[in-house]
Amino acid sequence: MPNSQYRYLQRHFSDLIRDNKLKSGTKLPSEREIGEAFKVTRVTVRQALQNLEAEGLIYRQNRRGWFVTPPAVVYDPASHLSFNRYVAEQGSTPHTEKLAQQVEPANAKIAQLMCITEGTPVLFLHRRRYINLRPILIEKMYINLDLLPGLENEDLSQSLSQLLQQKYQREYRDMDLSFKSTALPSHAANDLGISTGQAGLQVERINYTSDKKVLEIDYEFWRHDAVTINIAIRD
Amino acid sequence: MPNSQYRYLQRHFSDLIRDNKLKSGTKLPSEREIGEAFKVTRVTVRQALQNLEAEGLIYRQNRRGWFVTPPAVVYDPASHLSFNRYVAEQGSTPHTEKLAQQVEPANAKIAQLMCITEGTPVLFLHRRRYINLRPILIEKMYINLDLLPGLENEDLSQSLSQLLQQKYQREYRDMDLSFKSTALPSHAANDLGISTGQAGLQVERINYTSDKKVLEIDYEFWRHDAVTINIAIRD
DNA sequence: CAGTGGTCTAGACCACCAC
DNA sequence: TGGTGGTCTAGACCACTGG
Repeated sequence: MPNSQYRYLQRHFSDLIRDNKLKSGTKLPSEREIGEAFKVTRVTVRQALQNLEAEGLIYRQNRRGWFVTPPAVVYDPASHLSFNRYVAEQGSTPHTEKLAQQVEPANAKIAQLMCITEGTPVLFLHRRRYINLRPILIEKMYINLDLLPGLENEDLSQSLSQLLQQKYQREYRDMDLSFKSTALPSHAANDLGISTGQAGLQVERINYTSDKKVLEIDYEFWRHDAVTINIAIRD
Repeated sequence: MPNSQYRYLQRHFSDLIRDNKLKSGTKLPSEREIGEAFKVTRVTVRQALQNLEAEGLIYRQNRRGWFVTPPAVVYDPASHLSFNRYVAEQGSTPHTEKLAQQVEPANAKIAQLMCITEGTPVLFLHRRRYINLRPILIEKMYINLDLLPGLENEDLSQSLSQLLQQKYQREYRDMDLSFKSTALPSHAANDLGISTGQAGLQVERINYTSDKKVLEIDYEFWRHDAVTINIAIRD
């Protein structure tokens, strides 16, 4: 039953990648070339490629081709290290790009979570993060300006955790986390330059101060193939 | 650009489901019927259905058809509640089925994680868990028999956390968690009765006793559309 | 048994990318 | 401009499900 042609193809490339005969970042031959080589139609080739994409072994760049996925980064949201530190420690190069920034009135949901009155100004921050020049994460954050006055005038493409520590003597401490494995919403897929409907990992995070006030609410949209989440629970 | 026919179909069903005009568990019309109704081929219909599946709105049963996905369960691995309690508290009916059970010598990896010598007997347990009769989770667990002698003679389709508490006066405490959003490996997909290559959430968990010994190592394979993970981090 | 989804063929046109 | 992936047609046969 699992002896279809696309499974054969899938296995073929999966073996090549695992044996490192196709290295991270390499471009695969075009769908038509693969089809000719294996005497199957493009439909069949694409079925195999899409499954490999779901496994996280390859990914596509819109109309440019298919590429071998680089290793995933290990991310521990509960550690107090910044994204930049993580990625660097794992031997890759991080980069952060600010896409938008705006002081805006808190909507009902944010206000309720932050325990502030609706309409209080909060800082909205929209960033894209890269590993080795590959965009892998979209962040949309709502930051409590009552606790961090003047933050909107800082350079917000740098590490927020460092900024909080150095300028405000604040640290990330308690947090509520939520994870969901699902297709990325179209806004996030567009920002990442991938086609809508691709699998992703959505993370919601509420950061609290040591006196239990809400510092920041994050919505993160990760490429599913770019991250493994690790958390240590210690009572 | 996002105005293709399959996106139109996708939107159509997505709206029906969100407006609850197609209720949880309902079977969709057959692919051929949908194709006729919208004057498109089955290829196009399937593209739309596969995207809806990636979004977690619908799921398939092998050669039986497409169905509207029921709401996801919220799961907190760090809470000390059992799976059964969770699911019941969220208004659904849990069920656990033991697929295999075996006392076997620890392999190198398990032995290292458990800090025992390779070949020491450990209890391997393989279970399938259901919500409202829908299989949503495969567990493969390795349990430290040094800490839980005689466990292999208990009924292992019941809640392990209750068993540990009542018979051994042990509780789950510290744990290391790892999450990865990726296609389910074929063994898990088969056990869940879904086609290989479907998206899923893989969880690895190492449970420690209060004196920091490894009680149990779990590998969990969830349907991606069946669960949202929530965790509270408190320093 | 009829009907379903699973797999596959052999084409086609389009939008976009790199050269 | 030639080649890429993205979308789509109009069929086909198969394996399996359900009555």
